[in-house]
Amino acid sequence: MMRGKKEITIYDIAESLNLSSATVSRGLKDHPAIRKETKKRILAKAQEMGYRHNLFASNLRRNRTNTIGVIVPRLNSYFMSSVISGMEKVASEAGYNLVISQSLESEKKEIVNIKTMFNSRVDGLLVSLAYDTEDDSHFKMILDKGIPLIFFDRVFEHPLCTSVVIDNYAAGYTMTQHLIQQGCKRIVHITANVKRNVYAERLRGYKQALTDHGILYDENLLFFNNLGETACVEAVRTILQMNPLPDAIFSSNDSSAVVCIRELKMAGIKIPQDMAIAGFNNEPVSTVIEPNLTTINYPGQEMGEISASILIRRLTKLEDESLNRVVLRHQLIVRNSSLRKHSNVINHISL
Amino acid sequence: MMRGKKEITIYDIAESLNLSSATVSRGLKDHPAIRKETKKRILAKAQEMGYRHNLFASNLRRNRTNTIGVIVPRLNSYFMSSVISGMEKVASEAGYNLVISQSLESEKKEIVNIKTMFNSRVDGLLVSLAYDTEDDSHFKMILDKGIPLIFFDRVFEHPLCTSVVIDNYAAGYTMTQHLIQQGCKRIVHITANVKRNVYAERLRGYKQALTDHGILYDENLLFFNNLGETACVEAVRTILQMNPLPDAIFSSNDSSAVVCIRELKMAGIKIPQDMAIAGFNNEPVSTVIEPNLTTINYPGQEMGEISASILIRRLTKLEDESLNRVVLRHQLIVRNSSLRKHSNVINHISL
DNA sequence: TCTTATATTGCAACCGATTGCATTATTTTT
DNA sequence: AAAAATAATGCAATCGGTTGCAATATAAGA
Repeated sequence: MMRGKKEITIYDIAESLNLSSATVSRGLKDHPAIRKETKKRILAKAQEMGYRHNLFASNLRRNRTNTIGVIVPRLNSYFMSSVISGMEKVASEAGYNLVISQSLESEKKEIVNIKTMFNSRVDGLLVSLAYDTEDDSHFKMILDKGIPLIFFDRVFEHPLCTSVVIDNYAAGYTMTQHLIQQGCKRIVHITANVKRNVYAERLRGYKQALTDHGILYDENLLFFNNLGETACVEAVRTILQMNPLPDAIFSSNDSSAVVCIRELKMAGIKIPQDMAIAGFNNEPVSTVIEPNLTTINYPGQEMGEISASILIRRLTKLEDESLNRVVLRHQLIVRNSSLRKHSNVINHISL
Repeated sequence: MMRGKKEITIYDIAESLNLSSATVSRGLKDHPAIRKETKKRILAKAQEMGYRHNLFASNLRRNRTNTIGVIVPRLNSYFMSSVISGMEKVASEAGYNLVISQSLESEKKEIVNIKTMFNSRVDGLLVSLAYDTEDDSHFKMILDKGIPLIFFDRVFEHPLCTSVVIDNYAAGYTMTQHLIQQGCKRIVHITANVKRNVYAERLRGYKQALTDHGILYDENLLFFNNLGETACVEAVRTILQMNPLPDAIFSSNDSSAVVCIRELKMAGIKIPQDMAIAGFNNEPVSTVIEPNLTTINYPGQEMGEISASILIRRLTKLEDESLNRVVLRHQLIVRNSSLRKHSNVINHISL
């Protein structure tokens, strides 16, 4: 039975080679002051004895973990998974590990996650806020301890934190403008908690585009919900009872837009002729739904890579504390769900 | 400037309360031998001084991490995200943390991940294999050290490991039988690396169902690929040149089935009249595609919960080493992509 | 009041790697 | 060959909780 064998330590190696633990420690990490020949012996013996590095002892002594905490609302989107891939790539190249957890859109869970990360002494944090997070008090302890904190996508603006985002205002503006150029005049906007920058900004862009094109902004065309299935079914029901009927829906993510399309089609509404639909995020489902969904492409992988590398640069004291905000490119992707005038396409990218 | 303040330790608390570090340590974790009143003072002081528990010191001393490693192929599916939620729920209730990483379907990455987990001393591991993992040699070091290892979904059968799976054979059989009962006789099966149990078993079920219903098994109707978009487009192209045309496709996951539907529709094939389509996993996209996709429902959340709780039971020495295999329920979900005979439905669940 | 039992708290040795500084080999220089 | 410089290695304290056992305090029983 091999299970539960005693762990081999550097002391065991040291003893069996007649060296000191210090030499073994240095040898194992390729310290320049150790003779090449000695290193080789140490490595060989370590291998032979089945030594494994003890991160706790090491972390305890060095007082750092080489671990980055990541807190996201959910993992189950193509977008988030891309973000995480990007982070993992950059982090592992720099010798950092990732600890990932989901807040499941709940502030309470987010707080618990933060505490856990805090206690497990992550060197830095990458956070995208939960849907219902009200304030940033739970981040205070993080910042007070001087732990670098980077927000991405759903962010708090904070003087000590860098935010990595897209220009949601511009995206909201562009999308609304596109719908207007397709001849739409009564454009519904379905969005979520405007405490979240992403929604607030898109909404601001929506309003401004209306104004700039001489369309009166109508509060009744605004829906605030959690973008879940039930809520969107409900919203569509309300929309269908409007008179006159709206001629477009701009929803703040793809899955909600997909629900709208489904419900509208079931009600006999033709898309995009009767109603144009637009989403946000360019999830794979947007090319599955019929008609294919017009949306905004979001650079997930890149967002992950950039967030992680900014954090790591902070950690390695190449300090760019000044860096307060990084804005990534986004793209309007016009597909059939909004295409009413083939002449008028601003920017058609097929993906 | 508050940043980088010195960390408060139990010694600091002890000193300021005129107690021993032992008492503080016990007080902080609610040890019964400490007076209530004393505990209160300790907690209050800890709070006041901004103490945070040092997991490294603790782990180092106790020689366990209360951390469970999770390695999955990818995070970006509804299924996997449900699995992880389930695991997180059970784990956090039992006081364990999760360290999650993706192999991105590559054995090489899987090996690296295993090594990282190994070195970070996870107490146990939950693994679903990568697409191209050839052998289980990289798990040897884990098992040799007596670290409990649970496989879920994509598993290796191993005497020391518990597997948590569904009955893929039965599912493959049921699905094929369903297609046969819909009048299909030339049923294509698109699947992936049969080194993975899930694919091998489904294939076995497919073959057996054919045999049992007196249909000759035809090798040409079998496609092995990575279930990616390109590969499936390719497969459909080949299928379309067959004469006679197959009358059904049973693909081993939903996203590949969705690609097939799209391509077939583009080629003017009517679904399900000309060709019935079935997928696997019951991803949300299966209710978006038109026609809605017949599929097998897979209990993701439950699989996660069960895997985690089995692992934790092992860790807490309620040892059920005997437990070698847990099989969860699955369900055939019949939707329009395969529904050619409305009279003949075995099991129709609308979700 | 004096024992005996029970409740609280303290002592001190861990856990395993790291690292500044001292010490001992080895080379190089003079 | 002796001195000086450089290369290798060792010493020992340190990181911060944890825990078996001993010691002290308080309460209950005789």
